[in-house]
Amino acid sequence: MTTTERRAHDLSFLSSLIGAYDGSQVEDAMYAFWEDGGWFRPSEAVDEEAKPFTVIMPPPNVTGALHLGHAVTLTIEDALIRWHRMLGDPTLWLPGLDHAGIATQSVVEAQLAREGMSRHDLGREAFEERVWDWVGRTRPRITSQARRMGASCDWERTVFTLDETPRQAVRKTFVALFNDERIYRGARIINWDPQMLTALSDVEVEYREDEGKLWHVRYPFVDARGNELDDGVVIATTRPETIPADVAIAVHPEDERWQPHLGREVRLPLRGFSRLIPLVADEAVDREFGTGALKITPGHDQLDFEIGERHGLEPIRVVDWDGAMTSEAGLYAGLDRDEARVTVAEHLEEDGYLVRTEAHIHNVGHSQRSGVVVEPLVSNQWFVDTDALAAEAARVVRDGEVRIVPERSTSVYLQWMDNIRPWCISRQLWWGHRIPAWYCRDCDSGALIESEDGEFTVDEGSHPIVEMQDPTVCPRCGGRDLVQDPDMLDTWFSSGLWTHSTLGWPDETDDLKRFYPSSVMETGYDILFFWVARMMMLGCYNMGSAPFETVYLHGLVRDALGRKMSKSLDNVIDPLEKADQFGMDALRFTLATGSTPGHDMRLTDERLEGSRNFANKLWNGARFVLGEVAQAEGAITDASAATALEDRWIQSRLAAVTESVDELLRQFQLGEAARQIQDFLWNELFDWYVEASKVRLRQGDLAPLGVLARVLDAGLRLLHPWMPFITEAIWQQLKPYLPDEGGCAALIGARYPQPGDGTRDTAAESDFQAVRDVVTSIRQLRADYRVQAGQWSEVYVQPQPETTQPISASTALIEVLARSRPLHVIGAGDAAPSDQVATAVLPSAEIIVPLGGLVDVEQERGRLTKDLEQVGKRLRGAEAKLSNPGFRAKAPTAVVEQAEALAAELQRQRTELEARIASLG
RNA sequence: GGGCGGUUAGCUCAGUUGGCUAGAGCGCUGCGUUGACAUCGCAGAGGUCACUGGUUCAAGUCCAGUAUCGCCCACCA
Repeated sequence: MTTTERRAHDLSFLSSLIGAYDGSQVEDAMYAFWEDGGWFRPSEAVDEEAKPFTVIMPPPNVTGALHLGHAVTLTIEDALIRWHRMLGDPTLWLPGLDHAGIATQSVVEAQLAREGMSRHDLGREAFEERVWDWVGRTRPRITSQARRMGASCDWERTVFTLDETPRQAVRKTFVALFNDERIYRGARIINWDPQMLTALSDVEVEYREDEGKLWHVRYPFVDARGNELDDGVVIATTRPETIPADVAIAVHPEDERWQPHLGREVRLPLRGFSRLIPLVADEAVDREFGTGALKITPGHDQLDFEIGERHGLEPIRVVDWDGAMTSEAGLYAGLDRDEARVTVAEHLEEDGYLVRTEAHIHNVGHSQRSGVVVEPLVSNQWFVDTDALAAEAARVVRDGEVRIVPERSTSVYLQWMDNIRPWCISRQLWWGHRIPAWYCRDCDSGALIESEDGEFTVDEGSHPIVEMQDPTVCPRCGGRDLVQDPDMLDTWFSSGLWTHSTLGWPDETDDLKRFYPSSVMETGYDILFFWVARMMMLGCYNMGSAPFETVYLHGLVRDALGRKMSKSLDNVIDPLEKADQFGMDALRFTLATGSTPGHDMRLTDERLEGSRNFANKLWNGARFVLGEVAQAEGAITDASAATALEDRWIQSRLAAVTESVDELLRQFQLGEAARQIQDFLWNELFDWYVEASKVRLRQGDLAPLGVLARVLDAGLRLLHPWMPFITEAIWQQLKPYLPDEGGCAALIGARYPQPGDGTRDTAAESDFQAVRDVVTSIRQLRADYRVQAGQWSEVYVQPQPETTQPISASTALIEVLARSRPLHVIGAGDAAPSDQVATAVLPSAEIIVPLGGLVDVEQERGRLTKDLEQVGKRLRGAEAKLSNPGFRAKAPTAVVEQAEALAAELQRQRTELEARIASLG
């Protein structure tokens, strides 16, 4: 049967599935069932006043494929969304796609390169068409992959960052910031990627430690006639190739070594240069480093640029856009910057200016995208003055208007915001949002530098025209020969508008009014600065309020060895491959329970297997329940009518878990919540209640059926946000047996269990615990003495007064679960066999198992002595605590009473154990 | 140079207002084909909670410091 055939939503095939759970047989059908049912749309009928729960999905790259980062985001967001949908909140999860400027362009350029072409061979328009073509072909992949994950987002609202509305949003934001004088064009030192041939922002530069060299170079003083003297200033540099761009030597103003020489000049010690540069004083120089003298190269260093500005020194550019040396580099012109470094160093050495060379490990900036070493260059670019934007973005976090989970990330965020620098937003790319600025060929003729292929760059002194409508006339001269700025905007500029451009802004749409700000922004901590920070700044700026209430940052998924996944290590795990192997629910469960917020996790097959096994356990446990209720043909009584101890116990446990899960989810502790649900279903429902229920069911007592149905129903509801496919598949089978058919057509829309339904019964919990202890103890004794599993044992149980009733009432249960028949529940004074018996002393009872010849007196003595030691140790601890005068005086009464009761109980056990040991002779 | 995180069973990790014997999964040992499940069941072994000091009646949990691993930020050439 194919997916399309199942779209009629005949889910009857589910009942034919047997044995081991196989997610691939149900996942597609379940997704189609939900989507066709319209479950992913926010329900329009609900109370318009109700506060909606909104998540705007981080848009994956249109040309990308689903990786584990997406998988984590989708898992967490889907769980949150499904939970809120089941709470009955109006729920919107809005998906989208990002054009990913540099990333996408570089992929297409790589394709062109394989065809022996560059984008310049195609020209701007044809290149853009080519990218659109590629985007059109790859776009469906990522969305279909998100569907496979089970993402219950509203696909009808999908937004692409290059759609008309986001374009308008970009335009409006740019114009507003420009008019506010928060966007400007100017020559500044920027990070240049010589491979991608574009400017980068500071955050797009990754600093890595490289092994380099530190060249100590002497810049000679000259006499009045310009003749070199023997002494000079020795500086240390890692970049001798930039010596031709040196404009000064700087020392610290209070450094007495250099004070006598301030104002003197030194000569560039390089072949073909006779330039003299001054010795200046600047506080930015570190006296401790090297000789305390620093060569100043404002054209190729951020710090030097700032020092140069303070001293009125003009930058010189010796490294060109492509990384080769410019004509300013004299005889080194044309060499690659790396070659020039080697050559310059050789010449310095030959000419006697190289004092020494040492190995030096230092941080070198690499382009995040291309990986090449970034070249700091002075260039005319567009910038956002972020000071005021960042101040507001920091304030809303400081004032608690936005909460960051985990909380410690708050300080990272604030630290960054408080030290922000202007944001370079122009990129020399052809793919993305074009900068909405125009120039007049008449007014700006001096600033527009045209190249042969019709492209041009904009130099200083231009007069950009920035308006909401494309201008046709120059406001200065009335000229009509206008050209648009050639550059594109940083992708993160449009991504920064994502929180409101997806909802229709700049139009005042209903969606915008209803869903802004969103409830949770969930993403990896690695894009806190790239994305979250920008959304905060631009959201506050455009909307006047923070764009979301909570930022939830998840950690990175690492491989089994804890390494970051990378193509070069060849350790990349494909989430879909793992889903094929273990089932999508298992993958989701593993990712959700793998770590706590903000912490990295390791993904291993062992953990995936564990989750798969859980899915299988659930499937088979449910098959048992379904089989029993089907057999009863509707003779299911209400769960509240079942009043046996185990009935009350499991329902109380359900209430307890429900309460805990609710609390955890409200604190964004998704992983812990899922773990507790798993624990409840496996270790309590399936291991104990189901086994207990069989005892009565086999006797024809159908009372447990109502409880099984109710608890399974609630368990499926609780688990659904994490394991949507299997829970829905089972629930569809269970639904006909539920009162009122469960109140809904599908689990995805059913009500989430809520705390406080009155079924909590702590007495039942402790009573059943006593029964469990008896069962476990008998099993333990039997195992210790190697009683054959199939053989029944006669057992005497002598309960404590307070547990007599529950244990007596549960004899049939204990018999079956512990293979104990006949089972004698005897009173405190009643005689029990004392010869050839194995015994155990429990808080709730004593267990006596006559085992005939199996019992070894020495073994029994050893066992009981070990127990006695344990009890004695604990008793000493309890007594020490109680004899501490401060404890009784200061600890809460309840804690003191508890300790007293424990001490009394341990004393009783000790006495009993001593008697047992004595009776062994 | 700053900031943050990890250090808990052989392995991977939970443990969020300090309070009974610190938990789970995997792995390990023994037993087991009882009609939901061997992707399972039952029982068991296994931990000085990195270290030192402090606060407290009470510390894995709070404070200070140390060690070690890792991450982020920063203009030491």
